[in-house]
Amino acid sequence: MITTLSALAEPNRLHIVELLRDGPRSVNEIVEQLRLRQPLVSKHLRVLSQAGLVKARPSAQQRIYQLEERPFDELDTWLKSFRRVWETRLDNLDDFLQERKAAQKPNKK
Amino acid sequence: MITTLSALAEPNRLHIVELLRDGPRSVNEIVEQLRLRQPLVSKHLRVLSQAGLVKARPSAQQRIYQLEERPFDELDTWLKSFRRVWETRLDNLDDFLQERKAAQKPNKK
DNA sequence: CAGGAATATACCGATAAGGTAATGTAAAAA
DNA sequence: TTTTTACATTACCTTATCGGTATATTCCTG
Repeated sequence: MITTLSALAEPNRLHIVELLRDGPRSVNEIVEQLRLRQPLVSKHLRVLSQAGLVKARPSAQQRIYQLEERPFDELDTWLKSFRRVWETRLDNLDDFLQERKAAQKPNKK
Repeated sequence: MITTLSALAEPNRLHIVELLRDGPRSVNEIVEQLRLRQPLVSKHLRVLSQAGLVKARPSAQQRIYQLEERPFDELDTWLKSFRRVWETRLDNLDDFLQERKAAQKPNKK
């Protein structure tokens, strides 16, 4: 999860991922569309690759990168684990429904 | 989005968030459960706070932190934008269904 | 095989981020 | 009012990471 998150938590990498959302792209296409230097793109692609977010398919001397579903599914699953938090919450109500052990002394102020 | 992602992309902060998933906690409770030094926890909480992921409610001299729903919803929405990628994908099939302009020369291998 | 195109890797400098210790601050308790 | 509790902030050090330039590698093409 950390691997996935930190791979995405970088502006250029996030842009790459969002670009690949529209379909596979060669390194050069990414370079051109994002206006970045090629070595930088390759570097970011390596991080994304190692995080399992993208996969490269060689085609002649170019490499076509595309997204991998797995990590996105995992992120989605992780996110879902928070659903119950909001559902359980009585929101504004619990502002005074604080049954928390808080000050661990019955002083309610 | 970047703000949310980079706030989460740090082990200790992710742990804090996951701890808060089980309910609001005071700084001290977080310190004890995660076995971290207090200033460090405060620092991370500040990052999470500024990212809008958590909110503190003062209660006497302690501060009870709890999760905020917004950024999680946004992340969820962002994730959903990738659904069509997997759905559209003919997976293994498109391994040869590559109508990509690839080498932009009709040479196929 | 020489040349060029597409991509990857190595190395470097600068900046940012995490961790720690020390100190500041506000509110309760004595 | 002094002390203590709970937390925040600051200063400092260390390490990681990003971006850049130069170079290597791979594969096609003539």
